[in-house]
Amino acid sequence: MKDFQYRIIYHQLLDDIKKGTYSEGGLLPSENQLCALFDTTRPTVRQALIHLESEGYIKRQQGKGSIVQGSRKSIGILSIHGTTEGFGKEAIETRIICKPETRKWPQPFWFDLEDWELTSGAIYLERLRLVNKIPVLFESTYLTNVNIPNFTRRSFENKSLFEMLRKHYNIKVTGGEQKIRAVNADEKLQSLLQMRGAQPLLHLKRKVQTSRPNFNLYSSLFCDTDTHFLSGNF
Amino acid sequence: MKDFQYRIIYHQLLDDIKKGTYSEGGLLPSENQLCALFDTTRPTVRQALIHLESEGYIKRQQGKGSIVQGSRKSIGILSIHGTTEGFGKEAIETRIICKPETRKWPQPFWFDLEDWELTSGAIYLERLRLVNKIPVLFESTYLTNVNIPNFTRRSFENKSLFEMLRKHYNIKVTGGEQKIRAVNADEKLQSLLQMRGAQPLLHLKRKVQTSRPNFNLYSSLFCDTDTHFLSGNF
DNA sequence: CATAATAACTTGTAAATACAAGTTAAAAAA
DNA sequence: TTTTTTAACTTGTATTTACAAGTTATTATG
Repeated sequence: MKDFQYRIIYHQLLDDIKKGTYSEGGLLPSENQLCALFDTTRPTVRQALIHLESEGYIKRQQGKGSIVQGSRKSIGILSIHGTTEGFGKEAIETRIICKPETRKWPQPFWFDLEDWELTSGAIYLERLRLVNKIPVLFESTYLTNVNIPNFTRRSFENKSLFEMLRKHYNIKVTGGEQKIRAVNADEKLQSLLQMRGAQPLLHLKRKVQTSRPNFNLYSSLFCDTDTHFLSGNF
Repeated sequence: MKDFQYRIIYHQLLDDIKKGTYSEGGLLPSENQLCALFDTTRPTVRQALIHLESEGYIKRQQGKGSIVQGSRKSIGILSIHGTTEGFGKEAIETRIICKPETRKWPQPFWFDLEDWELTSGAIYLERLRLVNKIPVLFESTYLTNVNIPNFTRRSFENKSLFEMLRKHYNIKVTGGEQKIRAVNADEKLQSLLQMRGAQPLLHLKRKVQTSRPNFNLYSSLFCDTDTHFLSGNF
């Protein structure tokens, strides 16, 4: 995988923001300064900045500059990143409820499936996300079962699924769509999320497309928004 | 307001998609063809296409083209558009529950307010959105009370608030953020949304920034996701 | 001192060009 | 006929340049 220049700049700036090199509310170096720093031109720098803005890390203002927005305290699940990326410096933990196993696609499925997806079958797994030891999010995921060797044997406790796919299989997330509803928790969810009583839950159905053709990823997420909430920028 | 070239191309293509000129699942003209059509260059055309993709109207694929995604059937509230824009050709109706009136900002407020916002005061209004005669969404909105003459006297029954601001005051939406939770409906909401029993509701708190400095817009939305759902692309 | 004009920044939009990389269909070879 | 190669598309990334427009601090002016 060749990493493009604007991706390098994006990641460098993102790291610096997360490390606190650029203070919250402060300004990033101007586009021209960044051009000098990274030895490139404005369109390339801007591509990285637009990316950062679309994910809420900075806010660009004409005539002023790029204002650092500080990392979110909420679950930034509306962006392209994996769930883990949405959290700031809070202690986040991932617990595998159901290890990856081959399964047939449930019928009917939340999204329309292509023929090759149905014939390939699926890999299924369940994970529980905890923030500061408190369970917040339950995620069940279906992956198309095509040519991902050793996947079911890999352990990714405390690891991002997306990061693992990128690192070991060079599969990048290119986009997706999601449907959001409010639902009541059933008994299994109440138990998993350690809920006191029947609070409502957020239910997200996501379809995630990847850089590998014919390899999609489907997730059903239940989120307890009692202490946390979902956030997004637009 | 000068309309930029990429905005013109964006709107033209969007209109064509909504009108059905380009069929769902089909391809848009290639970038080079669009360059010829609009007498411009690829970067400009691409800016319009990137915009369309980020809002889910098309899906670009390297080597293939821009695939028309067809208008969403759900409430595309996660995008930058107003609520009304998310619906397709369904019959959507807006009912004013509380006419625009000057108010003080409630304390504490959902988002951090600037000093000038607090001193200016707010304009408050309540609207109910119905899809096919069924109430789906209740929205209460606070606007900063600065220099928008005759606003409280305007009626915008069946009109988008965003569109009205753009048309009469040349105020465009530039971005925003939102927080999403699942909540239980209180009695007022149950009555307004004609709910049978205590179904959970989606609760969105939005901050919308505009092209006019010092003029923000805050909305609290409750959505019955029993028959509809929120959708977003990323 | 207070105010207004200006200059020096910043980001926003646009053009023209080039090459890389993915997709598809036609052409060539088996 | 079937398979492979090739050519002609498509979008993705990158460079360079230019000017427009918003912001801010300095400078000149009253």
